[in-house]
Amino acid sequence: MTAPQPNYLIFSNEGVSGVAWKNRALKRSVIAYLDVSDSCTVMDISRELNISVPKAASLVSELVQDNLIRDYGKIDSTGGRKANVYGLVNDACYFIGVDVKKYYVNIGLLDFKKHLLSIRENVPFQLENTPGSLRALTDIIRRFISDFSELESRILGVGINLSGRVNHVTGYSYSFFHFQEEPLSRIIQQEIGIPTFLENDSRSMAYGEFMNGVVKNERNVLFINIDFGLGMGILIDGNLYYGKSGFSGELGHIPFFQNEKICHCGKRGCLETETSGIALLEEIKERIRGGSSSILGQKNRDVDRIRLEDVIEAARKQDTLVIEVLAELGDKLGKAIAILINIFNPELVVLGGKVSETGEHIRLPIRSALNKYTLGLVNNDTQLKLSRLGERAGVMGACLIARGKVLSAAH
Amino acid sequence: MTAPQPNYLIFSNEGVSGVAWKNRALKRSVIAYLDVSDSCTVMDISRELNISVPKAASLVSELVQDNLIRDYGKIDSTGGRKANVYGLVNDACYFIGVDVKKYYVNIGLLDFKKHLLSIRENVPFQLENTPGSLRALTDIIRRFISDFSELESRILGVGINLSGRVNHVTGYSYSFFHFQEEPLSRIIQQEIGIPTFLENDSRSMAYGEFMNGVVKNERNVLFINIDFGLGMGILIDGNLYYGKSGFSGELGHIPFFQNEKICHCGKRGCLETETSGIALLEEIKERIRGGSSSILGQKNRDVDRIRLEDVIEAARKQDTLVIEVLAELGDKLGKAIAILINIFNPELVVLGGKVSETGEHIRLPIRSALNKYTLGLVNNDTQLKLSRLGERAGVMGACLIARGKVLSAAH
DNA sequence: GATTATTAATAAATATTTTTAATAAGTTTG
DNA sequence: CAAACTTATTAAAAATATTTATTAATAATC
Repeated sequence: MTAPQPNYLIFSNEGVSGVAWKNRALKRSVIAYLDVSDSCTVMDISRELNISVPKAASLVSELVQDNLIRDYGKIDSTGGRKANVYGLVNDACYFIGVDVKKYYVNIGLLDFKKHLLSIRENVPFQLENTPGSLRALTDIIRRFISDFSELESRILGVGINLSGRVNHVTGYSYSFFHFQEEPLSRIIQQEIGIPTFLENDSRSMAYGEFMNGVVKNERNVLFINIDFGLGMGILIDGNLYYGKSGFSGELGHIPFFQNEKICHCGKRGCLETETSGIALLEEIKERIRGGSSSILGQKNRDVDRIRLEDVIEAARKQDTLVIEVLAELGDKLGKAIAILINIFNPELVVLGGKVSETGEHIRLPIRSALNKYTLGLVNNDTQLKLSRLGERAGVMGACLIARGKVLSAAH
Repeated sequence: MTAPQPNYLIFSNEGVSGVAWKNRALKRSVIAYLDVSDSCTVMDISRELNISVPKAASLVSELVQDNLIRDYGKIDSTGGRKANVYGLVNDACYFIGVDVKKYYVNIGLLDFKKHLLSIRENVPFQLENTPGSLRALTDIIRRFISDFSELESRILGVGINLSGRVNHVTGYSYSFFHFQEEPLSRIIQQEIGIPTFLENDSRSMAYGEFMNGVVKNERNVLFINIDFGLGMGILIDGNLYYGKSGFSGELGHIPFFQNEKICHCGKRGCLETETSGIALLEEIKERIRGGSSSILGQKNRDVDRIRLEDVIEAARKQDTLVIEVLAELGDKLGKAIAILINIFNPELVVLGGKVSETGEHIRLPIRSALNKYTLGLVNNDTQLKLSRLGERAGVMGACLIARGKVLSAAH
């Protein structure tokens, strides 16, 4: 006997109205509630959704029938008859997340209970603005899906992270693969046959870290993505903030310095020109050429071939030059984050992206800059933490964004 | 025969559950819908709230009985039988807004349909951190209420704006009147006998401008309050953004300059030290002392006694010195707003506060700074407008915040 | 260890809501 | 200008949800 197939209809409102519509909405609310509370009783649902106990019981029994939730036994007593607790069925459905980087792709599979079941990292790929590159990407995704053919019918969504400007509602990407009328998300969806959602990489990482990372109960969170460039994801009251066209969080290109460095965006004095992975790498190279001693200078005779990964590695090995440059970078970035804290009064700022893998070497200079540049009352509200998911935040976020869109029936 | 008294019970959830609770929630939804759509038919409500037509009809008829909404006749034909349209009853209830400034108070009365029925401006008052000052404030409010004694039972809320740090949830003010254990809002509420809500002045003005001012359909809006100090109100998806403790929008104290001016907050280089009413006034005085010619220098022999109002007035009279200083101020402030635009990607930035009364003299320099410092794609999304309500934004916002809190039953 | 108190789940009765159908009041068209 | 078509409102029937009462299960108490 095979397991019953879950009833995915509740994740759509098509062709229903009246009582059927309400029931679907209620069922989605139950699942949304289980999403944050992990497990609950019939009475919890009745209280939370303001419906009667019999109604809650009937919803629960239908959801069990639908194979979306399951009876997980009795709850620890509360002083009377023990209640049955219900939770999501982990293999009810799956979601795929694709984190597209410049030279490789990370891709993973998430189950209904938000566990990352499988992840494939560093799949070779060249991100270029060409149809060929796009085809290579869809091939990678298709190949990954084909490894889980027995689950394929239960993969309900694919989330894809792209750097640059992305409009998650329309599905357009403006920085990459923008060579057709149709939105990119629809093109890819046609290729792979699964509903597809696009997201900006920093926002996606922020969401991953929020839903399944270092964030606990904080609802207003800034995620600073210090990678090759500098990006930011903003969580407001637990939701990603997009702005008018989905271009929010362009931290890298705020006018911040009086310097003469021309940013690749065309402007001058962008924050990114001095506080990003590229800026870090260039500064290190510059100083090594200028004669500063570093384990990087010794190993690699050809300074030009030092990569950002090498710099991160050197920081881990306590290389004095890298630590020194990171301290300077951290002070500048800290001043920028001080601005953000004054504006957002967030509960938490998370440092993510490649450069954040240097850990306390980057966190501490930022922390002390915050003390220097923000008001006590506001600063005391704000924690500064390192990403917990690290490189995996992207895949996790992409999966979770797809999951969130499908489950909220908002597409 | 007197008009029936409205049924205010729907604005509270006390002591109700089950079907009564749901009905109150639905009725509040109907009113919330009428709040934005101004008028609607039974069918509109049925569609909007996903309830059946008979149910919508029964809610409407009860709300009419409650004297909260009224039948406003037939709608223009849509090709069949004409529908009855319903709208709010303007005199169903009232709200008071109090805008507390340093040397005076503005106070006004708003009706259910968001019309400012009465406003009393420039009521003399000294904002000091003393019990006496607080008593003077409650006296002003009480006196204002007593002028509307016939409406008193229908005044459902009082909103009060204070500058500085205010927590709207707890009702604590940290910058003023912070000399007792109890939250300030409760103290005042006990004095005047009407539910009272506290808000930060810039946020309140932002809300006023959003609900009843220059904002049309934009949902992500920044309101820049250029007064003596520099504040900001943030609207995200149509809601005020507060941050963790309600300290968001501290634009005045972001670290922005390399200058040596010590801000009253104790830090150095705050944006406010060069781009606020006080900074403007000081700069003008400085230049007049240095020999710059201006109608201000001619009229007032005693440079020290020039007030900000005089400077604004001079700008209106096309005084070259003031216009020049405003242009410089606008360039700096524009650079700061460019940062905000990169971060928020808002649909609209509204300039308010005293200095904004100089109109295009301040708007244009900011506009051109935005073109200089932001990316085209992001900048094109954002409109820059002058406040429509001007000085009245504060009172309007305070009224509307009280109204919003009461109507949403969230207190 | 039986009794009492407490909480959960279920069943029956009641109330409410939705559906479906019918009627009313318009517009458009031949 | 009447017939056909729309749309709104009301009425009656059917479906659904809530209330209330009952039963079940467990913990605390005596």
